[in-house]
Amino acid sequence: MNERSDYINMLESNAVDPTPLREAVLMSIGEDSRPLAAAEIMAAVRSRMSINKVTLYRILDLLVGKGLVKRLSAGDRAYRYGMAKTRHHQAHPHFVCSRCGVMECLEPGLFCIDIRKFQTNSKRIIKYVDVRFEGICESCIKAQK
Amino acid sequence: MNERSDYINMLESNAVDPTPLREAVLMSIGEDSRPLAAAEIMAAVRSRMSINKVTLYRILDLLVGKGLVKRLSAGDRAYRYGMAKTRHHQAHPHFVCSRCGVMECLEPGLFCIDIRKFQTNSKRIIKYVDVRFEGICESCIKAQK
DNA sequence: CAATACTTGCAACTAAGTTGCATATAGGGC
DNA sequence: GCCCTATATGCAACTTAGTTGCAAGTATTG
Ligand SMILES: [Zn+2]
Ligand SMILES: [Zn+2]
Ligand SMILES: [Zn+2]
Ligand SMILES: [Zn+2]
Repeated sequence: MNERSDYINMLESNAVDPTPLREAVLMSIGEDSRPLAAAEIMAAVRSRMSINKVTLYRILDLLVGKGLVKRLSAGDRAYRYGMAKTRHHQAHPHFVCSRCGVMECLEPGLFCIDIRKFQTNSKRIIKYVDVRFEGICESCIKAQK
Repeated sequence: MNERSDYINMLESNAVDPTPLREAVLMSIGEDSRPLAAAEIMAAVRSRMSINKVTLYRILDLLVGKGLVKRLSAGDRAYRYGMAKTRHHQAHPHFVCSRCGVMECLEPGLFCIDIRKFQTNSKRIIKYVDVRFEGICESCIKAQK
């Protein structure tokens, strides 16, 4: 998908010192089509170099804080991390498999939120909306046959 | 909202032996307008009687399994529990305050999901859709003024 | 009443993430 | 280069939310 230098560039243009571990973490997230759990990112990084789990969590916090990465809720107790700035820059809903826990990105424009209706009769401040489809993923359907 | 006997009835009509603890747990969930975290339910029950946390989690599992209670994801690492069978029986989106973590129920019909569009170009099986609004709740807005 | 099933409690465990503090590494000033 | 400081990483211990195993209490039934 991207070159190593692209990730270094993303880090630098967000005022993040591009250390090898940060680069590896961002690349692991960026090279996967799905948002990944911390444990999956750890495994991906560890296939190439050594990293401590605290360092990983701190890098994830940093990347989320800088807006490079999005922290997503999968409905279970582990967060998923995905690239924040996609080609189209559009928010999109996600799918989570309730059997294997994998999260997948869905096309944007799958749903419409009548945010005006909501805003008029509410004293809350809405920052964003999270739409999550839950069910069985393709590979789990195949596996059970 | 409801009488004690109503909760006993709900338990019995779902083939659940209405022990005092189960009744207290279901009542704590039913008497609050918001879905509650396990710790909040524990506090509510403990204001009237003694309960062990394992027992609470097992009762919650039981009630969720019987379809009396819904386990909801708040985007953080703790589940929320709300009554499954409301007066109108309709699915509805939820709001979660990113400052204090409170979850609130919103009116149904606030959004529309084009589920057909989704189903046609997907080999996944969709069980349900979860819509979560995130932002700042009314009492947190007041508190900061 | 004995045998059995169901319910609850206690301790220990787990998964995912966090905190405190020590060490390592990278730049600057001289 | 050497010293000083800042940033980055690692390790151990801790936390939160929930789970498991097993023992003890309670109810039910023949
Ligand atoms: Zn799956
Ligand atoms: Zn996505
Ligand atoms: Zn709030
Ligand atoms: Zn609700």
